[in-house]
Amino acid sequence: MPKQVDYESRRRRIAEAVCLLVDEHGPEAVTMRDVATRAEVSLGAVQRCFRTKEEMLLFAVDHVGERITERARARLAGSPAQSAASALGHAATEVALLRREHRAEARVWLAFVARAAVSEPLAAKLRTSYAALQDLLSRLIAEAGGDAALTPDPQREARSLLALTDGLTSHVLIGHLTTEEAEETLHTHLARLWERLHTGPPGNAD
Amino acid sequence: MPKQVDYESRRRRIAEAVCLLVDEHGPEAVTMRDVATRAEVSLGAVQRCFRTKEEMLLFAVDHVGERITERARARLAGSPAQSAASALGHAATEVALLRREHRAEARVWLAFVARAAVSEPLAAKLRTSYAALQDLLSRLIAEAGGDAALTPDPQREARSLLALTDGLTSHVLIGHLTTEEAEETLHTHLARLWERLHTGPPGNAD
DNA sequence: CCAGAACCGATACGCTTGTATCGGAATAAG
DNA sequence: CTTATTCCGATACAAGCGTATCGGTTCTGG
Repeated sequence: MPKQVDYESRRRRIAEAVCLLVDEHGPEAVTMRDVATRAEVSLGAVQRCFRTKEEMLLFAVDHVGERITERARARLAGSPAQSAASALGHAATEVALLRREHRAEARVWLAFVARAAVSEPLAAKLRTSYAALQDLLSRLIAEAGGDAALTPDPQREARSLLALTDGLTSHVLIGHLTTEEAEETLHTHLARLWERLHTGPPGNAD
Repeated sequence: MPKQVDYESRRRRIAEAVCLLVDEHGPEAVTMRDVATRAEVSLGAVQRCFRTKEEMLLFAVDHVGERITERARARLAGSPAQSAASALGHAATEVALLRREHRAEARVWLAFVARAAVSEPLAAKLRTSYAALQDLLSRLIAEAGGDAALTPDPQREARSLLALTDGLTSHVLIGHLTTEEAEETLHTHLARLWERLHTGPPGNAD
């Protein structure tokens, strides 16, 4: 038998290249040849990993989806003892992809979201990621609201929070908001949510 | 001299065709030939209206930008006597493009936003539209909060509201939320804003 | 009526794209 | 060492793209 290769790791490497290119020029400018060059493999190698371009893009999209969700989860596990409030704040900030080093990921995500509006297979992948994120936020909110069920529907709060972060992210990307404005808006929203979770008038901050 | 044509109206007609196609298959699938067919003109006619494809897309984007902003404004002017609260609600709902008949416009808008993340000229056009919308919302909020300056910074509230509507719109488009869920989330957000406007800002948390 | 200008649709062209194909290099088994 | 198999990179190919060009048509001004 011939030389053996690890297809799985190669797929991931190619997915990374796809993300770099999407970040730079948008998904419509991604060609198989450019991907091959960027991943430092031959065009043939890319073709052997993915039967078609669509397949490659689909793989790439849940590659980044997993990465984002995973990072948000890791952010929580990394500091377990902290208050639920700051945990929620950190998770939301992570999801919003506001930090400059995640700007690229944000662009990739937005590009795929837009494309998903006209591509059902892509939309399905994204729904999975969104469901995971919303679930994560929802659990955090429920946890933060004390063990009592007095909290105002964590699911709804999570929906609102997730939509806000997505909106803020895209507004930063096109330059309508600065990173600071977006962070401040997100922070304000969280503070009010926190306030609402603690029905008492005295605001005890974290 | 030869036959005269109204270039301006033709440009608009072509822009409409562009929107139809973007709605159906996304902007990367828009070709000059398809646009010509859809607009029921010849390819040559399209070329004579717009020197290049980029120019055509840019024209299309602020065509829809104007249409959305205009509709929001019209919604206000159309019912002037109503309370500021419902005016704000109507305007926000209009901006969110949640109604089914505006689904197409929403898809077009999202597609252009994504593209703007990697195209500065496009981003500039969109910033103009967003600035107009945010200004509109901001004025409405200020108005709704009574004449006093006790309202909690209309600009910030408008930012938050606009980001939320954008996020909700895209979540509906990819099927993560239903129209009803999005409407309810928006309504809740507005209700809380309204509440805050009347009780006065308790603890400004930021 | 007749020039001449402005517009029309069709066609041509060069280029890039996704995908298919193919001879050869590399490696494990005999 | 030979042989068979698996992977490699290069090249081939048809289709579709944006754009340029060009003769014909239609209308205005004299």
